[in-house]
Amino acid sequence: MPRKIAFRNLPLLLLKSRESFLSHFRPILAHYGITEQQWRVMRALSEQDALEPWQICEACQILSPSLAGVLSRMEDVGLVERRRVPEDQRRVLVRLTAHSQAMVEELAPLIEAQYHHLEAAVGEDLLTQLYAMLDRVLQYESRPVAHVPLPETALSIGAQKGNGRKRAAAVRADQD
Amino acid sequence: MPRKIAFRNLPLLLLKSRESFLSHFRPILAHYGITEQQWRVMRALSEQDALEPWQICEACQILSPSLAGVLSRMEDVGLVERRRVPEDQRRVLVRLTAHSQAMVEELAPLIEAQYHHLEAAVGEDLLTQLYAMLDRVLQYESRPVAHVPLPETALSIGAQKGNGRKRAAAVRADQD
DNA sequence: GTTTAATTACTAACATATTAACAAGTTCAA
DNA sequence: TTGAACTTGTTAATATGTTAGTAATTAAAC
Repeated sequence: MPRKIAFRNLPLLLLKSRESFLSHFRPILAHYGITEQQWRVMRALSEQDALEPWQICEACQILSPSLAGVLSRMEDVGLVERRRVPEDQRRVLVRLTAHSQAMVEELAPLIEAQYHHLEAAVGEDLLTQLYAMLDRVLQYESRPVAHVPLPETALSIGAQKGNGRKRAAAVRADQD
Repeated sequence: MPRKIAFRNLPLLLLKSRESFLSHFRPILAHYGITEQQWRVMRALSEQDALEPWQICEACQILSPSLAGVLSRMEDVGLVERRRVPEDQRRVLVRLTAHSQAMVEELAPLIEAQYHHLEAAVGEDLLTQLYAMLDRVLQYESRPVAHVPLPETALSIGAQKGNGRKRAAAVRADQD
């Protein structure tokens, strides 16, 4: 059983750290009825006037298919407007509406205040060092990383003998 | 327009860092036909023999409603088995199947090898310092953090004048 | 000992993540 | 110039994230 992997799960630790911070901001966004992804887009657009979808994808770490839905819903509730670029009909320009700009104006001070509360709780130096560390990590993103060779005969799922494929919605009682 | 927030988006930076690492492991998991969440669960169970759902939630940073689906699908393909605890019919015990145990045995060395490749690329010291930093962050999770007061008269979405609510699937051409 | 509260896992409804595939627009070379 | 290759955004299908609420079970209060 104790097949212990020599390295602690780094993506999981990053996820937990992220959630640890995000939990303090989520109530603010919920109060305004916007999701975390929508806020990421609003924040990016609030600093740039207009952006193309692929730029938002890069800035907000949202994949293109996800962003399509996010922008669609944001347009539905009047948070952004999309407009095709006349010179290149493939491209699109996204910008905030007047309403969402006002919303950012009201939200931004709350976000900043919450950051100050965080600083007070964990220490300003910790946040500073964390920012610096993440910058170092992201700086190395361009560096090539070798990838392990993947064996041909993988024990992939679906390579089993008795494949019942029954829907296991809830747990049955013990007696079977 | 330049409503610049005084703090860089920390959850976003953590998300990007996480993705930066995860992108090197995703191909391995995809080769075995398992998702990242499934691997998190498998890894946790591989070290504990059996766990209750709430323990998996905590260990893997997965919310209970998400885990219900994850476990259900994993049970469908024979990766885990669930069994009610006779003494307390509310509780459930989850454990790996023999097949998924063998899968972990085959996968674990690949994961470790990939971590070594990462070390070689970004430097062992960077990873060490990153682990230490994340530990510090997570250590502060128990500390109380003040929360900003939320104004009553929020500019929440839905508080607009003309609420067309039309479905904005794709971007219309420029002429309207 | 019965009513109430707390636990645990779950379903429902919606938003997002992920991979694959596609459609329209543009570029470029034969 | 036309047709293959590329670019950009999108839809489709499935898995997961998030919030709210529920059902079954157990513990606690009276």
